[in-house]
Amino acid sequence: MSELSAATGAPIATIKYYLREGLLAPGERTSPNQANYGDAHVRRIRLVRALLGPGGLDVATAKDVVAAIDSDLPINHVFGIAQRAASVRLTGLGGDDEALARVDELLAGLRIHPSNPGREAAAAVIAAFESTGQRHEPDWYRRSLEAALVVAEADLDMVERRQGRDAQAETVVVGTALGDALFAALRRAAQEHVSTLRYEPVAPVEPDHREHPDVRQH
Amino acid sequence: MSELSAATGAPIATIKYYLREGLLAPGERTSPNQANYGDAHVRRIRLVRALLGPGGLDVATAKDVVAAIDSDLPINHVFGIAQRAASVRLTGLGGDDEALARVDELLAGLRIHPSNPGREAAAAVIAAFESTGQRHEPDWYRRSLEAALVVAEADLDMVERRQGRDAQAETVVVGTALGDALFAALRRAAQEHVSTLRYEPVAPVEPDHREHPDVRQH
DNA sequence: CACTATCGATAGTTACAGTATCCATATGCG
DNA sequence: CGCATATGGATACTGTAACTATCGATAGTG
Repeated sequence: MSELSAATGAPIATIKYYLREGLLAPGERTSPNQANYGDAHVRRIRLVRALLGPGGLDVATAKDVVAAIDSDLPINHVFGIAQRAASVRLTGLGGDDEALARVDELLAGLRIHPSNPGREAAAAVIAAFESTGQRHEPDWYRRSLEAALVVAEADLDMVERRQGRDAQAETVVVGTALGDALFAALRRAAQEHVSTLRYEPVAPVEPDHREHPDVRQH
Repeated sequence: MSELSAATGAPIATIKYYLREGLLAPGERTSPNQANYGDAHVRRIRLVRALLGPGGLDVATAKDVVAAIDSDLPINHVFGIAQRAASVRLTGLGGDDEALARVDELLAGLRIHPSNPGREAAAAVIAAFESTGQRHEPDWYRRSLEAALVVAEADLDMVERRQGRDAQAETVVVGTALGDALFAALRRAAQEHVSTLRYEPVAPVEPDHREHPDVRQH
């Protein structure tokens, strides 16, 4: 077990905790107080740490998600579970009916089922947004959706590159959990880029050889 | 104060807590144990609740952000503070140098400063992603960045529609905090849509009049 | 003038994700 | 052979974060 800890960087007490919580399968027993762990355990711990850390899932949700990987559910079911897991933080906040109606209008033309977790989550976010006194922003919503469709294509393409259900399931899970965080990070970079282009459009003479752009922000 | 509570839905004890934590300015005193609150207080409480709820900020970060609104800092500084606030959950996880190099390669050509919070956050996410045994996915990263540029334009357009620094500052803050959650939600919907189109491409005869599409997932 | 509400301070609660301690065993090295 | 070290499992504890509840003194209200 200390090897597991060394290989993953997770403290032993934490590994025991994951075992207890069912996030990690028990090792192969060799005696009442001895077990062997293999490469699969190392990878699973790294997966769990990615889900709990950057992925932002809680332990109970992460458990559902790893259980889905290990199950024999078809890949689209695994996808649904991963989607719900990634939406947990926003479900149950309940956007009002008006916000739901706006969302349905926005999503008209898309082939989604009303139970899609994004629908309710989007309603909750829009309700919160407009409750702060912000105007209704259909243009912002619509363009966000256009971009979401682009990344959704990229998400599915990535999964299709994997061979076999198990590899696909793992990619679905980690891609869904980490994809949001990745996009948010890239959005930060893109915002600064676009802002700089708009407000400090000093066209570099040699676009590919320029030094650091001007310091902005802070 | 009970009016404040009634108008916002926040319990009185919670409003007192926000006051204590500096998330909310004290009311205008009329006597040692009486104060008047106005519409600004109601809107500020709704803003705080949006930041702490769907926005996912912690109290300390939300405090910085509302302080930025109330300051006289120029709007691009407020933007920087909001960006950092939205990135808090991913900063300090430290992606390794290799991941940082990948991110820099990905962001080459963008006019951003190395201190942009998205840069480090993206490195942390990519490091976590690849640590789980997932392959390096330049295509996925690149297409996510393309989409991020699209929403970044939409973000700035939305801010430009506002008149005056204060209105812009509030839109910057709430848009940055809630934008990530909104996009994540729309991505859930877009994923199901794209998946359905690819794997159940039953072309509807009347695209605008169809009933519920087939139930997928779960 | 009794009653309810308010302010501010302080203390308590809940949920979550670990972290630490104990114990009985089991290797494995000297 | 025998003891130091590590293991698995159970249980208890810690720390953080975001509230939530109670209290005492005071102050408008009917």
